[in-house]
Amino acid sequence: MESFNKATTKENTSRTEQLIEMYLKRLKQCGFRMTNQRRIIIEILLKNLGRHLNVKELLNIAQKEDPTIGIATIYRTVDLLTGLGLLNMINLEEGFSRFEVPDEQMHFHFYCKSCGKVVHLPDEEDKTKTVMQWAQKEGFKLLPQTFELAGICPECINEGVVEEDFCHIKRPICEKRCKKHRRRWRHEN
Amino acid sequence: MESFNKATTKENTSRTEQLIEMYLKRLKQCGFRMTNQRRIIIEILLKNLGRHLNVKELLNIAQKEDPTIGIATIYRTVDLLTGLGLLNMINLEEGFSRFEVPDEQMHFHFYCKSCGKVVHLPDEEDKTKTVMQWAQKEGFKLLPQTFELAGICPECINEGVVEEDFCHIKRPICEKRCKKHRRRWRHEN
DNA sequence: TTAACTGCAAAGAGTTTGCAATATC
DNA sequence: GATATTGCAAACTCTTTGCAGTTAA
Repeated sequence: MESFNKATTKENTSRTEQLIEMYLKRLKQCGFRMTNQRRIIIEILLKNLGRHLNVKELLNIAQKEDPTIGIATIYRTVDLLTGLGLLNMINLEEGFSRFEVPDEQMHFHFYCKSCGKVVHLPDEEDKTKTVMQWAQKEGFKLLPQTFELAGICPECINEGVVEEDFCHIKRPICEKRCKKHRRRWRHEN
Repeated sequence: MESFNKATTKENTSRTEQLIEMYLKRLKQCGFRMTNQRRIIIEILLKNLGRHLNVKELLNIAQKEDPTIGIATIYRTVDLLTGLGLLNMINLEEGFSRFEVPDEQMHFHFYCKSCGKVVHLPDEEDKTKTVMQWAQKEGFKLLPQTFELAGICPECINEGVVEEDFCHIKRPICEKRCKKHRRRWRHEN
């Protein structure tokens, strides 16, 4: 319970509570039942707005509140919320999905391949307009989604990480190194 | 052999051959061995520039030339080529990866969630510049990559497909429908 | 009360890997 | 001849599903 309050400062608490209420109400409106498991998962998601949690992280946190909760419920709940447009699925080519509460229409994430951090780019409304224009010009209709830009963050650049570290392998020996790197971001347990 | 020549018009053949040579040479330069399997896979990739093949498709086509080729070899080869920067991995949230030969630095794909088609947006150089500026402004260094914009294509819009068809589910009964939809793009066999 | 929901365990799908056999340099 | 590479099968990871028991409305 402590652990997922970190991202919530005092002044944000009431806003968070409002959002939670809104989410629960929306579920009910749509004809779904309000179960304890769903409440727990929604609370975790809304109290960790800055983070991009994956299923195992959600499970670990949720089990602190209800140790009997199963991973299938996590999958079914994020599926449900995603289907209702209350959650965005994010893919960083890690071999699994992450999830984020959408607070505007679209998001632009920068994902550091070196340290794994994910940050939001600013001016997401402008960027959204730009991307929508790209699509409209060809007659396409964009669906709400997030965009992931992969690269190296300023901190890692400072530490001397360079593009070549990311698998522009030159010798057989490097093949193993690169594979190991690819797996670095896998779930831990 | 016939099947993967479709995308190659006559005037492109010599260019394709050149590219194949270039790829094989690059492998050798980097200290990797030139095996028959690798040659077959590289030829398939370069003779299907317009398509975005996945591992099973690669395997099926490759086995027409050498029925003994295994799926592990496909995985190891696309890993190798991706690591060398000779191939781009593409993720369309289908549950598996697709691959594309990079002909410039970055790509902008539009992926129709209704019919599954993938097309390239025009003016990729301009769009690349735009996206690089977004990153540079925050001090990030972008790595070469592709961007996937998901939506509905003009043809499907004409056929009456609308945004709501994509899982803004309203009732419990819809949950199953949406799940079925999500699985629609899985591998066939 | 009844239908939606859950947990469990098993199944599925994609991907990786250990190893003996093979092919390349 | 040394060793990088392959095919196979098994293992692994993430995700979905069938079902019996539980719970919300």
